[in-house]
Amino acid sequence: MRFSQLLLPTLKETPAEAEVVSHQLMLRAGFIRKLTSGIYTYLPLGLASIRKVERIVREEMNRAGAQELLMPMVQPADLWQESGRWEKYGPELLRFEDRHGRMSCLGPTHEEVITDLVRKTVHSYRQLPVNLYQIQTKFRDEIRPRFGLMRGREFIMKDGYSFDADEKGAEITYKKMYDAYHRIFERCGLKFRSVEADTGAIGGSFSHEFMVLAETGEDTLVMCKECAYAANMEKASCMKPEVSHDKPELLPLEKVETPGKRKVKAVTEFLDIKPQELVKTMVYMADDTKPVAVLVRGDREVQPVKLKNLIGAIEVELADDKQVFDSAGVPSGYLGPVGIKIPVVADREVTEMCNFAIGANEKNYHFVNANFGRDFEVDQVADLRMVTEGDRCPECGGSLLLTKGIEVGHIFKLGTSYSEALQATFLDNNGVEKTFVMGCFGIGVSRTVAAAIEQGHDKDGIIFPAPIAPFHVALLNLSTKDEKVTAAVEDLYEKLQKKGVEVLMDDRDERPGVKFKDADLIGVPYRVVVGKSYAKEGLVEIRSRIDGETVSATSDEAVAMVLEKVRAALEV
RNA sequence: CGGGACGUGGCUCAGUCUGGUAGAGCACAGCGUUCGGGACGCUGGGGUCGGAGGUUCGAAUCCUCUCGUCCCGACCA
Repeated sequence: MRFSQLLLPTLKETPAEAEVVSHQLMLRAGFIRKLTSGIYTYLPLGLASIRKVERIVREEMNRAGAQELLMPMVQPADLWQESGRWEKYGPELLRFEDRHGRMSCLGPTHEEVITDLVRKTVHSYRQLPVNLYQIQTKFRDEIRPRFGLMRGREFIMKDGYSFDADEKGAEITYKKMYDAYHRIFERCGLKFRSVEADTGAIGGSFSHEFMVLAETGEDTLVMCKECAYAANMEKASCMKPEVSHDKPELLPLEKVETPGKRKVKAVTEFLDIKPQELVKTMVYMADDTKPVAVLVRGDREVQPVKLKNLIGAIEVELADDKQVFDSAGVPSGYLGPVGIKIPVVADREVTEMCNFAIGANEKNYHFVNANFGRDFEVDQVADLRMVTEGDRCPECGGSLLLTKGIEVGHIFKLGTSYSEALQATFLDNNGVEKTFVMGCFGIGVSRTVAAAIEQGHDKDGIIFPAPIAPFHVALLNLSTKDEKVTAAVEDLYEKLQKKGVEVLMDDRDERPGVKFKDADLIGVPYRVVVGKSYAKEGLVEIRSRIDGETVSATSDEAVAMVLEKVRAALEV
C-alpha cells in the first residue's frame, strides 16, 4: 500500500476524550474514529489489524472442528420471550419496534438464534456434535461505554456455540475449545493467562476466561507463584486456614459498651485488639428482598459472587443502613450473629477463630471472647472472602499473586438451560428424546486489538506483535525527489510484495522526521529506510520496532533479510 | 442510575470569575526556503462559542432548561 493513497489520519496530539493508552494510540495512529459514545468506525489500518485477529480465530476454530456461519443481528422478541431473557436481560438489550409493531432487538449474543436453528435442523445423535461460530458485530447498550474499543457498545465478537449429545461430549468439546483459545492468543503474540471463572449456578470448573496481562486491565486475576493455578478474583479461593492444635482456652463471652464505635477500625482501637481478632457482620440483600448476614474476619472483604452462588441468588448487594435496621432491628455497626433475626452465613475462616469480638445486636455494645459453636451457630459455612495477595494457593500452598488483566475470551459450558427453554431436542441411539448439552465460546475481536496495544506500546506509539500488525514492513522513501532512491524503493516494494510481505510504502513528499514518527506510531514491526546512505553507498537500513536493532544492507540483501525476519516473527 | 468534570474552527487549548461583539499553536490551501527524528517565513480559507429560552443597550462570558462527551461505581467479549 502506498501511504500517499491511504486514509491514515495520524494525530500529533492526544484527543482529550481518550484516557487509556490503547484508545489514545488508536485515535492517534488513525485506527479508529468515534461516531458516538461507544460506537466507532474502523479506519483502514484498524480494520487491517482486526482482520488479522479474525483470520487467526477462523483458522483455529476451523481446525478445532467448528464451522462458521453468520446469524442476523436483528432478532425477534418472541425468541427471547421463549428463553425468558426478554424480561431478564435488562436495558443492555436494545429493543425496538418495526413498522408492523413487532418487537425486536439488536443481538448482544446469539444463544436463542443458534438454539432455534439447531432445534430446526439437527434431529439425530448421528449429527452430533455440532460446533458453530460466527464473527460479527454485536450491540450491547452498555451502561457506561469507555476506553475506546475496550468497552464499546458496538464491537466485533467471535461467538461460538456447541451442541453435544451428553455431558461427556460437551466436556470434550470444551477441552477442544480451551486448547483452540490457547493457540489463538498465542498466535496473536499476546502474553495471556487462562483463569478459572465464576460459573454461577452450573458449578464445576467449566468456565475459563482468557486474560491478556496488562497493567491497565479492568479485571484482577489471581495466580500462584509456584504452580499453574490461576483464577478470576470472583472465583479465586485459597487454602483453608491452618487449624492450630493448641487452641487457647475459651474465655467467657462478655458484653462491653462500645459507644459510637461502628467501624472495624474504631471498634478494634477502642477494644485495643487487632482487626484479625474481630468478626464483622455484613448484611447483603439477595435479589433486593432477602437479607443475609455474612461473617468475615475484620480485615477481610466479602466476595459477593461467592455469596451469590452459595445462597443461590441472582443478585446480591450490600445493604444500606436503612435496610440493615429494617431487617435486623439493629443499627449497622453493632450487628452480630448472637440472636440475630436474619439468616447468617460465615466465611470458613471464622470457624477457626477463638475469643473474637463481634457486634452484640444492641446499639453501642459489642461482645468480646465470642466463639463459634459455643455462642452462636450459622446457617452455612463456606469460602466467602476475597483472596488477597500472599494468601496460600488452594492447589499447592504456594504464595498467591494478584495481577491485572483484560478479558479477551470466555468459554463456558452452558449445559441444557437454553436447549430446555427452547425445547431443542434430538433422538439418541435408543430413540429417546434428549436435550442438547450446550457450550458457548466468545472472543472479543476488537478488544483483542486494543489489549495488544495496552500490552505493546512505548512513548513513540504502538508496538504490535507481527501477526496482528496492520503491515509487516514500513518502507520509507526519505528522498522522494531523488530518482535513484525512488527507483530503489519501488523495486523493494515490488519484490517484497511478491514474496507476500505486507508493505506500507511511505512515498509522501514529507520530511524524514514525519515519516519516522508515523512509522513508529502505527506500530509496524519492521522499518526499511532508503535515503541518503543509499544515494551515497547503496545501503538501506532495516530496523526492528520492538528492540530498535538496526542493520544496513544493500537493497538486494535487504529483501532476503526482511523476508527472513518477517517469517520468523510470524511463526509463534 | 448515583457521584464528578467538561463542551470555543479538524485537533490541543486560552478567553468565562470581573459582559463590550472571538484568539494562539497544530492541521488545511498557495508561494518561497528547508530536507535522516513531527522545519521555517509570508499569504489565505475555515468558528450558529453544543442547543433553546431568559436577563441586558450589549452575552462565549450571567440565569434557567436541555443535549452531548469523558471519568469513578454495579455489568461484560
